[in-house]
Amino acid sequence: MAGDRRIQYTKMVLRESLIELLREKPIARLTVTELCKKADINRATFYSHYRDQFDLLAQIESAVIADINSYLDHFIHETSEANMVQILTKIFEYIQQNSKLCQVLLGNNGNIDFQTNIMKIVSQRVVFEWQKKQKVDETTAEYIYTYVATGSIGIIRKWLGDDKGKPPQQMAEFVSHLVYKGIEALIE
Amino acid sequence: MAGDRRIQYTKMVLRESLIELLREKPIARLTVTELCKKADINRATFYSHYRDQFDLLAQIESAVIADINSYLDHFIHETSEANMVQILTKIFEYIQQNSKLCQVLLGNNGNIDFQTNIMKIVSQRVVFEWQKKQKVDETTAEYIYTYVATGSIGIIRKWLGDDKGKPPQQMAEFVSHLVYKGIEALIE
DNA sequence: GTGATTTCAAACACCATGTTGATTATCTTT
DNA sequence: AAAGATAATCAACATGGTGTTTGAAATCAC
Repeated sequence: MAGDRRIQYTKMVLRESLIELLREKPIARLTVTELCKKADINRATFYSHYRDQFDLLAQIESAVIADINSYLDHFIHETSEANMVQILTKIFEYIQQNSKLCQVLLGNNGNIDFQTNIMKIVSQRVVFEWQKKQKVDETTAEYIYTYVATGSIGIIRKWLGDDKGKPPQQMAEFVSHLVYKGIEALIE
Repeated sequence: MAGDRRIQYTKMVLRESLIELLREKPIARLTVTELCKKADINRATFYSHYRDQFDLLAQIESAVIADINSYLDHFIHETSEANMVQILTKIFEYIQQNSKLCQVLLGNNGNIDFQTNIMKIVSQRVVFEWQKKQKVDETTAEYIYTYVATGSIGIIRKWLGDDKGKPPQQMAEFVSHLVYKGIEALIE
């Protein structure tokens, strides 16, 4: 009763069809009818699982968020002392392994909420490192997190578009350098 | 023939109605019918000016982009030597003066393309400062721009949500500090 | 195999869409 | 102020997606 293969197939093919369609047009431009036709799933079946196409996309995004977290949890558990470079490396690795999916979710047709959620992961995983040392007030700290996290997301988005991008660890070191030392050491 | 008051009113009330609706729901969730009802404009009139609600939003965004650029052009023209803090201050000032509009366009219901376009402004206005000094390859430079620009957009978005945010110049100095020196000087 | 669950096809009323043509209101020009 | 031009309005229409409901067929778990 737990995992009916029919349900699993239906949801899987709907997910994959939506991701494919999202490479061509934004979620607002495509219809449930169009999606079901591509997936070869009856429209009534779709509505028995999802409210609309936005609901399906939201569930896909939530699953990715949960997946990244469990991926990081597993890693953190193994090496009790994780620094920022290690965490970032793992995130870049995960994104590389799921590049097609991430290209859509983080691409120009993606929504901002998902970026924000990824951002929160980056923040939460690194924040505890800084809270020990920081001497700035809480508000300032939040602004710093925002800057670092959104900047990192921007780099990830660009990296996803590059055919010949650097490997995850080099990217993590590069980002870490930018975060801690800024660009001063890189110019002049 | 240039500015028919009827057209001006129609477009103006449609713009304002759309912005109001976007504070409640994303563009994909609202209909042309709903928008015209709120604006008290006949639907056929809407279609004589815009293709759909996305077209209207895109035109609003383009106008803002152009407005920011002319705002900066005017400033740069006056003071021939502008540094990053000055440019950022002007951008923060502009956003503060148009906070209601920017809150919607940069908020969670906004689209990523607009953020990217704002990002390009930040980059283009500051890039020439760095190109003189930089000793990194072009690809690395692009990644740096991306990090700095998207990070700055993130701070702007957070600043727009803060009731008691710092004044534009302090924000500009704060961002400039983060960009050049990173967070190392702020912790420990 | 058997009962339970899911998918499917078809049909349905409902609503948004995009367009049309005729009418009314407003603007610009003189 | 009047005339001609332009734009907004209104009603109406065909079209297509929506969300739901039926009963039958297919597939599942046990």
